[in-house]
Amino acid sequence: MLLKDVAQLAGVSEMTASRALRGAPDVSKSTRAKIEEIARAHGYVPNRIAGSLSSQSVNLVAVVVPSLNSFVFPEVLSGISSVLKQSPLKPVVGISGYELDEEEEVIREMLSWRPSGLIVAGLEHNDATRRMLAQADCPVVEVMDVDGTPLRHCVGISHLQAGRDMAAQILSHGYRRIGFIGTKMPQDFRARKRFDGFIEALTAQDLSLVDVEHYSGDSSIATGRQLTAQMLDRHPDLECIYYSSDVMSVGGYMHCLAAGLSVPQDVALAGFNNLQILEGLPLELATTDACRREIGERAAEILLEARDSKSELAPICETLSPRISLGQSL
Amino acid sequence: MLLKDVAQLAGVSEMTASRALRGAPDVSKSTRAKIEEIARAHGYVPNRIAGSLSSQSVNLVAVVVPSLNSFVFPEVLSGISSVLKQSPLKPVVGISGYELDEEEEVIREMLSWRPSGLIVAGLEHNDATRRMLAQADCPVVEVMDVDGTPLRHCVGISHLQAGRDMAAQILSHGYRRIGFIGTKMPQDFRARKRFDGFIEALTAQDLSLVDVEHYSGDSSIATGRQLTAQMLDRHPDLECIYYSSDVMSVGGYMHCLAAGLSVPQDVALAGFNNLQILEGLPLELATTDACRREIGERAAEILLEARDSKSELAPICETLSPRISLGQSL
DNA sequence: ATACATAATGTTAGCGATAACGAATGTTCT
DNA sequence: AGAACATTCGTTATCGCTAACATTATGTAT
Repeated sequence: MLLKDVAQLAGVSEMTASRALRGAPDVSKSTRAKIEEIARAHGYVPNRIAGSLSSQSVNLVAVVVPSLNSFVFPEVLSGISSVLKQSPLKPVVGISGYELDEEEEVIREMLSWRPSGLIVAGLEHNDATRRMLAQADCPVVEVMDVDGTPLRHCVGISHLQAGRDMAAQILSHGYRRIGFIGTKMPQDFRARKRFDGFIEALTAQDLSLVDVEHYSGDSSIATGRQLTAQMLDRHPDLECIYYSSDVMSVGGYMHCLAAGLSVPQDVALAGFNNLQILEGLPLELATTDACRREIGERAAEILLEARDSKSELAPICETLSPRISLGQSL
Repeated sequence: MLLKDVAQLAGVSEMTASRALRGAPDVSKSTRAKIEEIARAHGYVPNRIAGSLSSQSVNLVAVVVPSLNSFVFPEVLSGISSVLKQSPLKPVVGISGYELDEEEEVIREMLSWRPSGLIVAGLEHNDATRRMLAQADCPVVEVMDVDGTPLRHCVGISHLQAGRDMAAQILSHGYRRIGFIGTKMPQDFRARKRFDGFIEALTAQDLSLVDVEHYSGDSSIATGRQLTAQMLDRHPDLECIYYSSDVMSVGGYMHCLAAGLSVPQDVALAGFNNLQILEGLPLELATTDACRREIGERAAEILLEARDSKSELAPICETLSPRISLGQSL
């Protein structure tokens, strides 16, 4: 069923039908009602491909994130959605799988649909991607991270600083024999920055990590538990472990529960992200809130501002302040 | 930058440039190379809106799920993606928020982009949605659930049977004083079916639930813990609790850990879905594997079959067999 | 060299909607 | 009444690309 058919059935021109169905002005109450009724009765679904080509506007916002399994991006998305809900824009998600070339492909695919805006996680992209984003005729917001050079708009936290801050907390609690468990670095730039900041703060105190473990693949409680067991096996006198994710620190805590170790007496634990799975555990684990929802909200707000302002929006770079929760595990 | 510009720079017609960039045949090696080079150098991104309108084909598959927070749908998605990867089709996700009217709106939006296929979670839809899906000019696969009347294609498990089966397991272990904790029913039809099946099996043994708790909103470990605490407070002699989700049963287990209750001696626990968060816990919790990944894979395969077969594909309804893991919590 | 298949390119006409403008009504005011 | 205006609807011309067909090079057999 085409617009033409609806128009014919209603005895009006295509243009009038189009106006009526889009809620555009210049249509009388009665004809509008008739057209809507006919469209509804026949289950007419407008062809947005034709509509968008004609109007040169697409009410979609591309959101490119590395993964949906990691528990972290759904909340960013939810922030984005909640803000976009006050506009006709709708988010569309693409998954880059923590790989820059995959990211390039996904972004190219999304841009080929000429979205009204694009939100992408991270500041690191390959050259082709950077060029595409610079040339894109829609506002682009890089999110999650501010340690680097944004293309234009940017909302996030400093992961470098987050690493430093957690190190400071750990050191101030007197821990000295410290281990780190995190993802393989080429995969996750933000985890690397936290790692770097963490190391930096230790080095400033003439300390270094007693043990480091880098895993590849998705983070999981099981992996966290297993790697923690191995690390404590290698270094029974370890005092504290810093994880690149809460999922992993929960795994570490599960190992402690299973092995009868008490936290933080036998070993202290700290994670990152302040994921929902931390709530409800017998012990509150130390973590850093990554402001995920707020990041999503601000990014969406920037897109809306860019949409409203007729002139090009001046670059906005917003650095949010992550909050550390000490919990009871330090 | 338009296709026209690329063609001009390459000194060929638009058509030749189009063919070259799409990898279509009938272009000489040399001109193809030149065109590709020019497009790359200038960062040309094809306008798929125009392309799709012209070719009357969109290489997208709409996937409509209730939520991404619930830990359950990312795995379905991942199954879908892995199968679609061998084709030019790409999944696009829409969130219905466990609400039928929201679902209608999301599906209408997705269909307005004329996707090559649509995968939707659940068999329950409002009338308008049902009509749209029936009229859609693309194959539609309803997933997760087979208890009901599919519109055409369908892949899932019987949640009714899953409820019955878990009840049988629980009863066979000798538990008689049983409680249930699950989502508010209007929200989640599949949870209701498991509940109904569970009750049915109990009734067949002249048993009834000692206590029931229905919560609204997202499932979480914290909610599971809290409701478990309340229920055990009301009924200290409860022997077993069946949860509508593993997230909740983990919460229940966390309460037991915190309260010093031993599982299953003091109270037995069983959940549903076989979520990843079950792995790595000190105790393996009983659950039913919902075949999420497999469901996604099969749904995508059906779409590919429909794509390949020139004639309309005969209705396929695939019932997968969920596997119960007893773990150590029963 | 002529005829004929094959490869490589160009031309024309849409795809289904909407922007922009124009025309036909009805209303209000002087 | 007639100008001035608002309301409602229609006509025309794209939007950027591709299907289908037309056309021109290139080679091959006779």
